[in-house]
Amino acid sequence: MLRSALVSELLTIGDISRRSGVAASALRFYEERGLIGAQRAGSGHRRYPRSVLRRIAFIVFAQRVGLTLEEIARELAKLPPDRAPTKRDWSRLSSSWSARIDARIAELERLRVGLTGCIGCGCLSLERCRLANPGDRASSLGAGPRYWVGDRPREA
Amino acid sequence: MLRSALVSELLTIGDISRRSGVAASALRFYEERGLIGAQRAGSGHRRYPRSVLRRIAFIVFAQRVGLTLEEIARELAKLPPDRAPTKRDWSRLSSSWSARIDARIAELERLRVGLTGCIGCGCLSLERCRLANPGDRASSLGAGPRYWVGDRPREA
DNA sequence: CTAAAAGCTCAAGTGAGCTTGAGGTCAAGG
DNA sequence: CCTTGACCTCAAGCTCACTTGAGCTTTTAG
Repeated sequence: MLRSALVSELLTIGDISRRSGVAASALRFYEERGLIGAQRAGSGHRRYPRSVLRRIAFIVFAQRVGLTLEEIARELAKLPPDRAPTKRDWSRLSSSWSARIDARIAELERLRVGLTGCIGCGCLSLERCRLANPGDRASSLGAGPRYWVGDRPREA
Repeated sequence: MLRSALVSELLTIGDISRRSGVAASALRFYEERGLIGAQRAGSGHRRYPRSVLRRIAFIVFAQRVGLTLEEIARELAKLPPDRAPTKRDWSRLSSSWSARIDARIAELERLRVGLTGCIGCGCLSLERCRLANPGDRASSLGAGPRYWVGDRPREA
């Protein structure tokens, strides 16, 4: 506590892990994938500025929204590299989530309507009854055969 | 067309694949996992009754709702083994989805509210700001570190 | 009758997102 | 000073939901 807080404002990977709830191994993995960065102490140990916590928050929330790590990395790359991101910077990034969230909510509502109606009654002629998600082919929520629910087979 | 339709009402794996949009390899996989069954022709080829299509529909929709194949298998095991499932049987199964769907929609709405507000402003003190999904620890939607968003680390 | 299409099994591979383990270094408390 | 815990790298392993490929048999259209 005293240590990290006083010595130069930098946090260890353990500190970050405890404060974020994200495992140290995951943090190293995110670094490898370019989602977060780290300074190094002379010893080679990672040192993080406090601001990385906000970045990690973004990552975790974006995952809940349904973005892959690659997509999240692309989003994070849009942040200004020279200065600390402002509230507006973060807002701009996450504004694109809204559409995705809306689409996903709409799908879930279609599913709820469809499940008793459509599966129960036998009208489920599978080519026609596309309850789910006709547009959002990158939604990436829920694995499984996606062709049926709106996606096209890749390369075909 | 003539073939399958007239010869005993049974469909081949190719028929089922085309009608459901689920790849034959996936159908074999589902069989291996006990989600669907198949009769066999003398040759060893799979033969499906039409009713399997409804079962497959259930599987695909359940996946979109966020259930794993194992959970889906457990659900399907609740269907009566002796007779063809009725509309009511299907409804009973999928009624449990509603709670899940509601929880997920609620989470997505919290996320939408939270993303600009919480990430942007810096209030995101990660232990306290649990926007996401406080109850539904089995939600299994979206990968990633789930402790932060409500799940506990396993065995701890 | 024959060639092509469709099916079969079984083993191995894929990709996303991490975790675990081996083998070693570094730092902080007693 | 020394032990203990935190950290390091790198490679391998894991889960989920499938797909792919090899090698072989069966079915069907011409």
